[in-house]
Amino acid sequence: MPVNTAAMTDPLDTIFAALADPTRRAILAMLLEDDMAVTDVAHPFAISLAAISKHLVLLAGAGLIAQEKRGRVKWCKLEPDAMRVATVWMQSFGQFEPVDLDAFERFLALELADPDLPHSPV
Amino acid sequence: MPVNTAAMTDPLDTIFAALADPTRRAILAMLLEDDMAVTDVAHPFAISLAAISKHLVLLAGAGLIAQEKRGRVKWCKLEPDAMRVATVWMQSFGQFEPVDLDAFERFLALELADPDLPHSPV
DNA sequence: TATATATTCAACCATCCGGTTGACCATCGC
DNA sequence: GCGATGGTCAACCGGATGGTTGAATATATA
Repeated sequence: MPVNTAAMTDPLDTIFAALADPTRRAILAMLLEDDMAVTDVAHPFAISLAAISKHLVLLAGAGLIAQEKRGRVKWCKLEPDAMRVATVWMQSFGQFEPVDLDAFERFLALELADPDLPHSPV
Repeated sequence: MPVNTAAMTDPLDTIFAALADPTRRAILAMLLEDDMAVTDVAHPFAISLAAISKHLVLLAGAGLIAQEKRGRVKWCKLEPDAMRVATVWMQSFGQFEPVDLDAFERFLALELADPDLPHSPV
């Protein structure tokens, strides 16, 4: 059982916090279509490039995107694993019948440890 | 009554923001087991009752729980529809398979059969 | 009626968040 | 090398968030 000590923050904290902002959700939707450079991500929005850059850092911190710098251009691509973790957590609430949460946690641990799944260390 | 003004915030904003706090997620997990009064919700936590009350107001605002006052006791129950909205949004990304609840079922069955045995990845 | 219980309200505090602006690297093309 | 381009950094601002405490309100119970 992953006992959450006070020191470490649950990944779900940062994932859900990242998803709570409409700009960031819009960015994710854009990256769904294609990988993009930071400037291109910023283009449709009416806020500064610096603001977008911060949003992207936050998204990367949550593991929702990955950023790779090639030359002077930083490319952003969707990283669906983190979102998938959140989906799994949420779906345990989808049914009205009580769920064995301990078993669900063990199941999750197993799933996340599965080497077949694409997984990036955060 | 949900007047759709331009200033109105996306429901996903409040839903994800509500889910971003570990205390609130823990509360939701508790309510998954059973409906509870505010005081009982507060009991396992080390923070004040007023703080819990505010968390519950926020959860209700996001539509994640419903609160009904009977006598002097306010009962809280899970309202899974809001969470489903969020799940649907995430799955509209479609880059990952929806959560394999069937796999979870098999996991549970396996665990019931051999409660002490570690499971090998399928 | 008096008292205890359940919950919220109000004011306050520290911190975080989303945004700005201007300065600051790094890299590309010429 | 030089200027333009891509992106971050740092300081700042206003507002939201999560917490506290103490008073207030409403309902049970003795």
